[in-house]
Amino acid sequence: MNDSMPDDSAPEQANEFIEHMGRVARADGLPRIAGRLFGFFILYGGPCALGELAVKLEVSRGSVSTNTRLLEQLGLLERVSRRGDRKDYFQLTADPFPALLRGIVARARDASAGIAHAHADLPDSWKGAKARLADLDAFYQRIHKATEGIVGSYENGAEDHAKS
Amino acid sequence: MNDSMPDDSAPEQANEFIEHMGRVARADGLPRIAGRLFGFFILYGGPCALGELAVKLEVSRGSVSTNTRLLEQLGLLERVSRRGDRKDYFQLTADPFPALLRGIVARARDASAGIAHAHADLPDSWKGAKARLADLDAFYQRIHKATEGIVGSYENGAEDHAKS
DNA sequence: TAGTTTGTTCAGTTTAAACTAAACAAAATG
DNA sequence: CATTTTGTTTAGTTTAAACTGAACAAACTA
Repeated sequence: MNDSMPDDSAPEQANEFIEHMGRVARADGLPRIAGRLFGFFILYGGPCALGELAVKLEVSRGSVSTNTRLLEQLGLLERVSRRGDRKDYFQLTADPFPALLRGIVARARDASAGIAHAHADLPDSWKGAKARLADLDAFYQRIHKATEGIVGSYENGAEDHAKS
Repeated sequence: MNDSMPDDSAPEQANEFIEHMGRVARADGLPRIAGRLFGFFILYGGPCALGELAVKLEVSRGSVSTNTRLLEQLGLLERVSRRGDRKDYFQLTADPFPALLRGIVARARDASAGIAHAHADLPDSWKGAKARLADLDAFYQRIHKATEGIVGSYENGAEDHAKS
């Protein structure tokens, strides 16, 4: 790794943080190992090879393989190679944070879509139901807009992420 | 129930919507039955007794009991009684929507807190790590602020929930 | 060529949580 | 009092998903 441990004197807080990110991932519908991997890279920067990740996080190489692929697809990690070295190295992408929100954005959009679908399908005789569905749809659309706005500000604003 | 099915001609779309809300709940870290219950009340309004809910949703009375209690604690449902009737009836609270967001708000707050904790604990020698932790913390704080803002607008604005 | 070192895949195990069903308690009725 | 009707609790089952470990494939080395 390039950005190696500055000290080696703080694996305690470091592990605590890595576990924290594992729990955050769980709460977000992602595998615990994916969150721990992300936490590891937040701390140590990388690049780091697959085999080393398995050792450091004490998980199987199979799990590292599937979860690095997942984080790669989400846009949090990217794979880099070095000439004369067969190993795959991983590192954080340039702007990994908005990818963390994509799940929430997508869930809000899907929720809204299903609700709007029900609203459109029900006959007008379902008066109260349609009113409540419209309110619920508006609510999820607000979540969608708000979270998508944050993603957008990271993608456009490139670097400076002020309040909005 | 007061707000009974207007027609009986649309259980198909109705069930589809109820199942949709079950999936939305799952994606949000809530039990599927909790989401189906909420969907049922969006459609039929209520009040509806516990036993009837178990029959209509085809789940055990135990599950209805635990999940109505959950939704009650979250502020989505409230329990009402009728004189001369021993049954518990449930109905949507006056403004149930913001409760749907409280989970996201809390998760963002917890994520930020753990990250800030790590940032404070690590020695300054972890230069790159602390910079990344600060960015990550700022990111989760933005999510927290944005979602909390939506909750607040529902709680204060009482009825008119414009763009912001 | 055989032997290493790498990443991937997948069958099987483990784990965590939802869900059920049965026992229970409380409140009514006859 | 026994019986019925309600809601709750909890032990146990079911289910879904994560995770492992071993087999495999691909690319290199001696």
